[in-house]
Amino acid sequence: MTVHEHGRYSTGIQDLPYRAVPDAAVARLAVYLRVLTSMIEQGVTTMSSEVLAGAAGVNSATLRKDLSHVGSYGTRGVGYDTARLVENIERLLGLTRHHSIAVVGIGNLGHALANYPGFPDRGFPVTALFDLDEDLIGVPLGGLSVDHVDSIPAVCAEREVTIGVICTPVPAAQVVCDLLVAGGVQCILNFAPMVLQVPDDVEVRRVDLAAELQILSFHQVRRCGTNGVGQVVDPIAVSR
Amino acid sequence: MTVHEHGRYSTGIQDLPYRAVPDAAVARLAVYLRVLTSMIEQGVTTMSSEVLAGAAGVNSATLRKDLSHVGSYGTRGVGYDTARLVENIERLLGLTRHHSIAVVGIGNLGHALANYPGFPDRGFPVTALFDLDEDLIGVPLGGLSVDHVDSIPAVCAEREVTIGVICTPVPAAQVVCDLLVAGGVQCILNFAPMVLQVPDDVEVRRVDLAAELQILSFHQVRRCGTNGVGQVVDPIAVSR
DNA sequence: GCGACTTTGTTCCTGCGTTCACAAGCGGCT
DNA sequence: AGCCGCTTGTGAACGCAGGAACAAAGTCGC
Repeated sequence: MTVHEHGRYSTGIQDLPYRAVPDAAVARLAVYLRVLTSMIEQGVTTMSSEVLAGAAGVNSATLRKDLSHVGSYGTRGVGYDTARLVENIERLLGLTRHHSIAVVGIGNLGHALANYPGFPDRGFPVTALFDLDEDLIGVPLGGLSVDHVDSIPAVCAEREVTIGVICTPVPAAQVVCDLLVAGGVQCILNFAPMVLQVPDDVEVRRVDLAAELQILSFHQVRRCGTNGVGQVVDPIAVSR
Repeated sequence: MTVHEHGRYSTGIQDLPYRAVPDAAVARLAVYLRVLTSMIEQGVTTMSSEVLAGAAGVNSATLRKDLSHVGSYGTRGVGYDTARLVENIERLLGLTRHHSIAVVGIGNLGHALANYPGFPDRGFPVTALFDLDEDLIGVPLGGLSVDHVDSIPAVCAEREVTIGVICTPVPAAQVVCDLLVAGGVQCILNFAPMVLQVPDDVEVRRVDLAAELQILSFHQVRRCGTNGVGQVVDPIAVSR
């Protein structure tokens, strides 16, 4: 592999040597991984960038560029060895280790996520559950029992939880977040519709389900040219 | 991760004024809306771009530019009138109408989403539920009863469903998607970890929960400089 | 073994989105 | 009434991501 030219991020004292892989590419790599494992199950051992790109819904040039960040694991004239590619994408994404997950807030959504097979299947075993509700404490759920949120720091540290999933209502989310951070958790997936304040060394990804719908709503209105009550939108009239 | 699978802007008669609002801005507007309504509940009537940007976790210049797409509803030297801003963002996003939702696949996740209060609270009432399982058909759930997937086209058309939420396993997702499209649904929120094939006039947003974790995992590895088993990550990637 | 074909990996370029910076505008204060 | 300070809205620059095109490289057929 030729040396990439993306090194130069002298953003201060501690040059961050990482940063070579764009965030958007990382997100797509997770998709490729999914498609590839699915293909391997069907016995596919080799794929061209064109085919894989089609299955993943991206441009083939984009795909090749993304994969170039992983390394040169393709064979010209043939394509990519699916098994080897999966292996190397997993290594880049840090999936060689199983990251254990804690789910906080065992309501409808938390319950569903605690049982979501896609997590353990992808190497993310759920190893801790927390809630505030006394009635839930101790209740067994998928081989685990629910602990009180107060024990988050201790339990997370003990079980080496690396990812916390917050499914609490908004008012509790920041408190829970602080507890997770106290327990050494540096990755948080936040389903509560609010922006969490965290230290610089903690990363939060927010999944805002209602916002997703609002975005869909916007595009729908755009497509139809109506505001949904049969009335044509006049953008100029609207803005004054 | 939310993947925007198609940004098609069909060549309509009135495509001149549209396309002004970037996709990324629309996504952020939904966040601003959330912060604003929360602030209004606390009695805040006026906010500066600086404060609002801080609460939403974005740059203030970005925020002002986003809001400029909505219209000029700020007062220089003062800030934005929160109520008026909410009103106008909602209008831009097409939220003046309540879009009704159908949830397909009443497993753990589908069950949780069917009961998710954030949907109706934000003007997205759930008006139809579907599953394949005979044991679930007719079961009442939050004021609705579960219908068979075969009836998707008829029921969606009748109840004017505008958004379909797919929570089925992967093998069923494409079939369900086709049924939704047949029922006139043009917006789909897909929780099944696969890429759906749809006509150009249908928009799909994908929420891939496991991919979110993989992205977190990647950044975690980057931060620590180890792959989680105490071993330094590939020095080539590190050195550039 | 050699040529032609296929596909990768990379380079260049274009376009978009974000950020900076500043002029215009509005309210408050004297 | 006029000035001052604060905040918006926007024009310009910058940086990054995505797409087209191409050269290198490896395979398959003959």
